[in-house]
Amino acid sequence: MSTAEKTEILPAGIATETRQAPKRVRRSAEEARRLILDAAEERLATQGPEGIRLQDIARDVGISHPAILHHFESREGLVRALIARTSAQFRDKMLGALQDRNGHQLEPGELIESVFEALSDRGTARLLSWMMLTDRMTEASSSRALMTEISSAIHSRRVKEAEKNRAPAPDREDTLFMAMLTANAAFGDAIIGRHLAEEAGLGHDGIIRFRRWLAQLLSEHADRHDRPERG
Amino acid sequence: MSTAEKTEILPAGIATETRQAPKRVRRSAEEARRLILDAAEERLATQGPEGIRLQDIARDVGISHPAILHHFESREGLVRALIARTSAQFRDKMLGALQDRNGHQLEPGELIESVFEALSDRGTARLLSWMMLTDRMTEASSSRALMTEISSAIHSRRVKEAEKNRAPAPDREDTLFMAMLTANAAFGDAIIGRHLAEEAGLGHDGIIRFRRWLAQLLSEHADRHDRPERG
DNA sequence: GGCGATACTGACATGATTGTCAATATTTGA
DNA sequence: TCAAATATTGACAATCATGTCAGTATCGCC
Repeated sequence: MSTAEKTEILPAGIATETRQAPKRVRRSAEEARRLILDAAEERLATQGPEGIRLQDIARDVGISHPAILHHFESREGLVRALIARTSAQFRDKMLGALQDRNGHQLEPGELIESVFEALSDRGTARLLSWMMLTDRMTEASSSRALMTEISSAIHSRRVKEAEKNRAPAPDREDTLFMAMLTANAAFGDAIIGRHLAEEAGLGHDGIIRFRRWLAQLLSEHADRHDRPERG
Repeated sequence: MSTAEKTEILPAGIATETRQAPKRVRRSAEEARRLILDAAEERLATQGPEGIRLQDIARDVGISHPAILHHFESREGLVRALIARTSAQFRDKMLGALQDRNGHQLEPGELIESVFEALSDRGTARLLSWMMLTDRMTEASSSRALMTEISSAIHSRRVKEAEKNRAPAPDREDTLFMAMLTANAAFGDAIIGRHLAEEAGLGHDGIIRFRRWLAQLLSEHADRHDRPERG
């Protein structure tokens, strides 16, 4: 498998004695870093934390492992960079979901969907879990106050909705709890959700139904407070 | 600390010829296994997956690392045994929660509380997460169908309640989703809950309030279906 | 074309960790 | 009291992963 690459490279220099074999690829530092992080992320997603080995990742990218050290100083540096990148991506996705393109806001259902989506997508949840398991979360300040931020945004919508319906202003903590529940559930879903669903005989569409069900549960909960029976 | 023992052992054979030093402790195989698993669990809980190193665990227990190999064959064997034990404990706790002592059933709120409790307790959630992250879950068949089992138990209660109130029988999937939501949320809570709560400025009692809030959300949801408004 | 900067490599050093083995101590039972 | 079984150990072997280094190839720039 991996030797196949070598046997492809070698014949290039054989033909005569024209050894233009050392066709070494040289990328920009930025692109090299990107490729390495991609490979590391993939390994992490498919094989778990133990899958992040310099030699393996180097092989995936098609470089030697010291090249990785060159770009990231150490394995720990690579891990930190991976965490930083993934956290930032996640943060962007979440904040982007609050104000979707055209600036118009997403429906609650879509919002919940995008939280689940962002976490189940690729190895995001796996990476974040691993961060927690190895106590690396403190470093990743990029996600700091993300929860508060989102919760506030949702809350202001609820307040507006309640005003419109002449309902008493919703409790701030109630909104926070809704957000926490969504986050916790999406997180748990990303890690054990598929397993639980499988065990319960639920297929892929069952999982989708579950998300919709949750979205509705929360929507109704909010409506009950912010749109008390009228008309 | 640990070197102190060595300095006591070494001179023993030298001093004169009274070498009663080799006071080797010999446990029953069962107890030795238990102690080793305890230490491994502790390491996993505090330091994450990478904390499970034979040498360290051996030091914790006060034995040499080959003793661990003797009892578990290999490191992988130790990991498997740890997973098996923790899964079994978890399963017992869950099934026990359904039918508490005296055989009388727990309230929904207590039930949810015990799910969260079982997962946040010690390193259970950490271990289960790690199982998922490293794809070791398939082996642990001890938790197979646990979800289905619990969901069924809850569902039969709901059916009874609905009959009593002449309400239409609840949807089986609705109950399953309630159980899944609880499981996912408890799982997520165990891993990122504390972090999220902290970030949002919530203290320990805030976390407790969150659990109560969730219990109520689900209770009300069930009631709305199984106890439709009646005099 | 030449030159400096730097992405990249192969070979090696280092350290850590799992696993093996022969020997030893302790328990159990006859 | 002796012997078999086995829990335990120290020393060693083997593997493997990270990290170092000196040198090489390639790019951008003058």
